[in-house]
Amino acid sequence: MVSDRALEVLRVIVQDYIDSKEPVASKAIADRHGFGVSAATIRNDMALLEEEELITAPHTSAGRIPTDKGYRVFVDQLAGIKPLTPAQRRAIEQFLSESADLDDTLTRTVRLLSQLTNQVAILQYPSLSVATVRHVELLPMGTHRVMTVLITDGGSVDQNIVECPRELDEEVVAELRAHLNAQLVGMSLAQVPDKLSGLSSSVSPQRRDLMEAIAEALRHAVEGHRSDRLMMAGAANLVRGEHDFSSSVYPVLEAIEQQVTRLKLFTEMKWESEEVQARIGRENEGPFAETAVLASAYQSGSDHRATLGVVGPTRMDYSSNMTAVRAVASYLSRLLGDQESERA
Amino acid sequence: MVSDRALEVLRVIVQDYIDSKEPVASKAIADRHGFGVSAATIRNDMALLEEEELITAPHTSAGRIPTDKGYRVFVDQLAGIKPLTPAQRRAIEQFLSESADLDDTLTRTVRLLSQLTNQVAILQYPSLSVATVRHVELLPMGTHRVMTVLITDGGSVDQNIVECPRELDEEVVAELRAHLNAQLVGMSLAQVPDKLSGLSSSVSPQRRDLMEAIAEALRHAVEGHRSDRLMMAGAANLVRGEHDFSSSVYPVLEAIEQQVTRLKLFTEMKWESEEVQARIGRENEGPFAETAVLASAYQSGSDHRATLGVVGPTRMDYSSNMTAVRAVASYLSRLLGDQESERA
DNA sequence: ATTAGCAATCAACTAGCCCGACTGCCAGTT
DNA sequence: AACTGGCAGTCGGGCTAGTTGATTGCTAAT
Repeated sequence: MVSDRALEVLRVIVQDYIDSKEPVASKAIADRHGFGVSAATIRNDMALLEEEELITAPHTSAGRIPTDKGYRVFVDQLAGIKPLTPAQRRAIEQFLSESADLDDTLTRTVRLLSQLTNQVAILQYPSLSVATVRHVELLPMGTHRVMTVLITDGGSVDQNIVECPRELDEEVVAELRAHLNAQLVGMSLAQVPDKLSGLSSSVSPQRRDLMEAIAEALRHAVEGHRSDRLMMAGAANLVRGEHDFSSSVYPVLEAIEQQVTRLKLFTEMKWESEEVQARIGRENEGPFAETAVLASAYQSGSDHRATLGVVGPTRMDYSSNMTAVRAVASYLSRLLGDQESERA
Repeated sequence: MVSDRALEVLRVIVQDYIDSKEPVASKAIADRHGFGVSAATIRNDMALLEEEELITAPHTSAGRIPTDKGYRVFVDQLAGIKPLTPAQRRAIEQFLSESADLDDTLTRTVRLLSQLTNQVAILQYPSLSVATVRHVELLPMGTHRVMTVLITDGGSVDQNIVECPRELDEEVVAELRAHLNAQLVGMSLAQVPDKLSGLSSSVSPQRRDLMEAIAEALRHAVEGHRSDRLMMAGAANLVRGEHDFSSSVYPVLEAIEQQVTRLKLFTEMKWESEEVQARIGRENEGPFAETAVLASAYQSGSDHRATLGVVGPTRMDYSSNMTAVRAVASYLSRLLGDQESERA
């Protein structure tokens, strides 16, 4: 059984290792932290911790470093909460308050997060399948094309260009526009494809082909919404200093860029709580097995949530990074929630 | 004066160095390439080249590596054109043909370029200040907000949410919408801000404050267009292998992400020609002084051009990368040009 | 103009050595 | 039973010296 003091020892090992990158020795612990016991006693505790596989020695006559399991215990039981510094708080508020549209907000958010944590930040686009249709616009372009614009209440917009089988006139377009808006506005995006299928039969036969083409474009727009892309910022942080880690970095960056990631990385976390989730080392799959992932859900719409977080070396400052992730997630939720509610 | 053979020697030095990363020795040249002269002769030529500062020796008893100036000569005079492989050609066509809207096209393009070259690819958003206004839409959202949507003929759309000073009714909105469209449609984005200034005085005084708020939002949208952002792909490539280079990589990645870049990196190149421009080593500013930048303009609209290219170590495969950059730029031009012309 | 040959240079590698940082353990102390 | 001091053992890392091998520069001969 690990004593309380042993856990304290684990804490200081994690903390010291995080900012020194050096294995932590018993003497250093006894000296620098006021344990009131001798190095030998610390050593005994360390022997215990090692037995529990919470720490390990890289070689015989060296200090100890935490194992994945050790970090886990640290995160679950020992990590205190570091409140944000006022400067950070200000940065968050300022950074996000200036944003214009949804895309801009997200871009700023992910950059902000990477700056606060000095890690690679990842943000999952809100899956907008629960967003609702605010407006559909049809704009003739020349005589054989029409641009469809789908506007959702989340403030995002998609457009497509449709080839028209026949010559257009404004009257027909206006009629279809009215028809589409009557049918689709207020509907959740998830329902749109189904509704569209029924729609083409409700117009007069000679317009059916056009209607069908437009419906196809709209389906495409909805589809684009559903697939939750990732955005990333702070890739530079992966390379900073730490040359040991940066050698294993290539596959990580690659994976993020290729977005192979999206399923595995966030999905498997349980999002019941508001809390920040951590996955450390081997708890992650594939190339991320040497990294730690901190993630939190954010409220991306009235009843839907998406994920944001950071990826970094297992030796990272969990306390402040988890605080940062949580803070950013909650600010973003509020920001999006505000828009949501004020719009209602 | 450098003899023809000396230039040949420079060529093989560049080529060998590019794929071996090792300084190239006189003996290796004499052996592997059929020069028909002895190593000693090659050495004499190398002495010449060194005098001209086209190559340099990292230390006394080592082979030679090209200097920036050497690469320059190689690029300008010696680099043959490597045609694309059929596989690459196919990749380009397939990759780009599938794209849906403008944003998607650009994303795909920049990724494609990074994959073809194995370098970091950068693409400047088309500066749409020469695009024209296709349509302005106003959508009431609740009683005190209205969403403005600005649609350009380039197929891009921006929206903003405007706080209304007073209660809205649909009639007023409809009137303003008609007014705005009458005034703005067909106008180039560059002209819009000026036009907007005059506009608020042309509506009845009790609507002026609302009009002003909307005008502000539209200015903002135009502004967002003007500032040509950058997109990047393939950051992972900067880290791949080459540990000497990757230490100088942090500031480069950082600069790209912060987009400090945009002015310096591309702007100063001369875009009279269709050709790919190269800037090698010290020819670049700041953190890019140890990199090579290959860039080419692409036609982003009927009479406007933007830039795309790659950033990598000076020791890169100029022949194939320049080919790739040119090919991608020209495919993209064609793609955008097609849309343009078909829309007219 | 080219070549062969030779001396000179120097990074990279190896081996050996010592130092010092730790740990592990044990016997003694509180 | 918990703690401590002390001491032996281990091992990485840094230092030095010596060796090797690659490569050039130069010179004299062809």
